[in-house]
Amino acid sequence: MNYWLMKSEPQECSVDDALAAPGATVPWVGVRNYQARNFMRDAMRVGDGVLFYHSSCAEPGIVGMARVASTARPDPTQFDPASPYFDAASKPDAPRWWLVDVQVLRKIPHLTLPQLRARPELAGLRVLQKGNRLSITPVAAPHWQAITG
DNA sequence: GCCAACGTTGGC
DNA sequence: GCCAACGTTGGC
Repeated sequence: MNYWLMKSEPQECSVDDALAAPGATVPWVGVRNYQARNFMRDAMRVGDGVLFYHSSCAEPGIVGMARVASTARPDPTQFDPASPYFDAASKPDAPRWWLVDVQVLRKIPHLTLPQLRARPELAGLRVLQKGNRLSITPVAAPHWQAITG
């Protein structure tokens, strides 16, 4: 069992939006970074733990616990010319971008970046490191334990 | 809106 | 394969 932190812009899909979806489950569309894609396509397993993170908003931070709810499949938005995530260079017989379903299990009290940074045991958390831009990052088991109790 | 950090592109 | 230019992310 592995653990992950996954960023979502609440403007696009907040933890409440995900909770309101059928089965509290949403397809993680729109990842257009190869490292993040590889995590979903190659490393994630159904049941892996997910920290649901709000980014690019007034108070970035961890807002919920979730789980990986499917194996990887091609992200359909890459083939949709009307989608902002459309990728003309990706062909259906060789999809470039993949996604997994993410199921929100519960919200947690909002853990803001200053709150996370105040905890020395979380110093190694990728999302706290300078210059971090990756929208999906692995979370070490001790960090997961420290955050989720 | 600024800007640091990082990823991608493309000429050579 | 190098690397400069450019685009994007995302906190502040």
